[in-house]
Amino acid sequence: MTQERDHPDNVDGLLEGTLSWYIRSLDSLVSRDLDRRMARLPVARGKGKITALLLVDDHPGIRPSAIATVLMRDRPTTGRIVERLVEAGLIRRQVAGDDQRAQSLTVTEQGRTVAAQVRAIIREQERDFFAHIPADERRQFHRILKQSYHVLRAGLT
Amino acid sequence: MTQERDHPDNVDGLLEGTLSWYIRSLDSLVSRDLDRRMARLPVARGKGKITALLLVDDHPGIRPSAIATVLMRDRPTTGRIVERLVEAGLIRRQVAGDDQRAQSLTVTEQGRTVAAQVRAIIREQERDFFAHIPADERRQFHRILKQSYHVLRAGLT
DNA sequence: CAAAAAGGTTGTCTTTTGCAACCAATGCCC
DNA sequence: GGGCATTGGTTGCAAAAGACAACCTTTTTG
Repeated sequence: MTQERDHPDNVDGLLEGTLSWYIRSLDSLVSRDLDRRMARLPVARGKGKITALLLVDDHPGIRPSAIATVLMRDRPTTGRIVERLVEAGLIRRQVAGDDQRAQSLTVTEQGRTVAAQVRAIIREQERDFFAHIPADERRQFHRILKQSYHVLRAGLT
Repeated sequence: MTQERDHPDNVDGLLEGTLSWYIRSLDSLVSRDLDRRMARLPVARGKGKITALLLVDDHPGIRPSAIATVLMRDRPTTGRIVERLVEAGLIRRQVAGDDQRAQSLTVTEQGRTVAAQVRAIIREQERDFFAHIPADERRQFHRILKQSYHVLRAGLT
């Protein structure tokens, strides 16, 4: 049987059908779509920027190093993300009151507005993307994802 | 309650607790771990390389453009991945018999060996990483991932 | 009080990826 | 059959992300 001529639709079961492969592919699909949806916003082209903005919005006074931990990026990288958010006028950077070397990040008015838009888009995407999954399965899917994340994160040490 | 001072452990439920966020983070964790495990192999540092090698191994005679489709990368990018695999002596690149402009890729002996090792590592990772999920849940998790992948891929058009 | 550690910044380098342009072969269609 | 669009691959930028090392400042520790 010579089924190799066109591209393999039947990737499943062969070997790429591993959890890690699907996770990777799904991430790619989700990220591209999100980029497209965010195109008009001043946080476009930013995997890190989006998360950082939302984190600052949710945790006023958060420090860059904390963001770095969540993003799993090093400090220089995170610092540059913060830098761009400040330049874009979305967040404010002040010296932390209790620690002169640290910074306290807060959203600006515009930042709050954009954050709200970002959230809306994310929820919209979530609705569109996973509409095909029944509610109860989606809940379980979410639960397993969350749990895996925490278990694996913890395992890093 | 002012739980903002140190870094947010309780990311869940706040806002990053979206499917897309967990998928992204999980991908990051899985990829890093895989890189670490593959470090000794000649396909290290390659998200694309690994998949490409396995595809060639599974589909002897496959063409680069078919690999590009699976990888969701453009042809130049894929071409370079193939190039590196050829340089590494893992795959062979010949002119396709039925189409003079196309290429027919096959694994070398070494390629077959490495592919087997890669598969072993992937299965090992899968075992380690998702050991905390009960078998039946894991099966469902897998199913939903697979289904989502196909639905979203199809939606690209 | 000295040394170590923590928070950020700057500089640099590598890797990855995409886009545009190009060549060669194939297919279409009149 | 001959011209024209298409397909498969390659090459050449160019941009972006990310990592690592080195550095300065402040805080903590012993």
